[in-house]
Amino acid sequence: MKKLIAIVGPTASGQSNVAIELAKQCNGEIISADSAQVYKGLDIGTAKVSNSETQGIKHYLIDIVGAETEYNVGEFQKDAQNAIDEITAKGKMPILCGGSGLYVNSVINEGYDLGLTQGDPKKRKELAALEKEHGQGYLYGILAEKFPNRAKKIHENDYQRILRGLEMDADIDENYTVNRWSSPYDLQIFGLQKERKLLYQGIDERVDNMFELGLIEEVAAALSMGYNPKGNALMALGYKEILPLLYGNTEVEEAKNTLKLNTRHFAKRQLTWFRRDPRIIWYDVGDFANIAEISFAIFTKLKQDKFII
RNA sequence: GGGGAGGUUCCCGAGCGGCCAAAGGGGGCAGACUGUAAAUCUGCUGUCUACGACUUCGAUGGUUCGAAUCCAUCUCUCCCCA
Repeated sequence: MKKLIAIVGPTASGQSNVAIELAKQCNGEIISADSAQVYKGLDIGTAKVSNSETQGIKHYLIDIVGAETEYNVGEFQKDAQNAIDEITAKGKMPILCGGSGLYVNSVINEGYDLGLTQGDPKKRKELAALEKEHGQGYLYGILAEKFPNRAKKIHENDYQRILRGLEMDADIDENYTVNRWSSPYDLQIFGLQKERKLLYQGIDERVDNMFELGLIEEVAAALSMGYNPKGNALMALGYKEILPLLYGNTEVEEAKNTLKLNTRHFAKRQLTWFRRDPRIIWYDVGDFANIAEISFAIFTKLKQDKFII
């Protein structure tokens, strides 16, 4: 069984840097599990680690696609599995690090069978048109009729999942894994936590910093690179809040505050996502003097467990 | 100094005699999550010894069976005229 270390946590909890420190200590390489960092040109808003920050540690799955691509979990799952194989083959330790919960789970968990049906934008559009034509709730009705089991699990207002449910045109419930928390890897998973107040404070600071680094210019540049203002990439935090600014529909301060707020909400969702995974060993950032100490604590734990020698 | 508008639960904001612990929104908290996931969606949100009780709608005093809603005084805020 291949070994895999995962480091997860909400944005601005310092996971990227902890992962780098850890990689240095245990001869590792990092696989980013981040749905937005895969896009080229989106650097500031996604808080990508800079070249100097990586300290020579190789990072996978950052900057792998451009404006023409709509990336998604399915591709990520494959790409990440390949990266793990590649790193392992080199005799190094793969470290999966990031805050996109679904992305993380798709590689970390057994039987995450995404393969049944691919995403189908055309079909989604057709379905959306139907809903418009027949009124709200129409699609849910169809879903309930065709796949009652699946419909039971989806709230009638969760439009996106309803679309997905119908798009698949298959009752995938039967294919769900029974044991959700078993892994195809010899897995060690660590979570970074922060007192809520400090977490939010950190987010505010990070957002201020993004604006100073030129976030607005970056979004404008992304548009000229061909990124679709309505596409997945620019729907990400840090981009969708800036777009109205570029169109003159809001003020800088307002956009900044919106981004801070949305990021706090996002961090909360991340916490909710990861909290339910009983395998995660949590570290409170506030208990440590710096990043290096956290990674050392993790390193020590891994040694104790004989996960690394 | 004169005239007008108004002070509602963490915030904004409805309510204008009983159906009001008080609409709605925001925020906060909690949750869901299997190819859009930095997305999408849900629940809770005065206190308590909790199918009942208690304290809230600027303050005090009144009218009334009953007030956030009516009256009086006070107080604060905003706008207009001087």
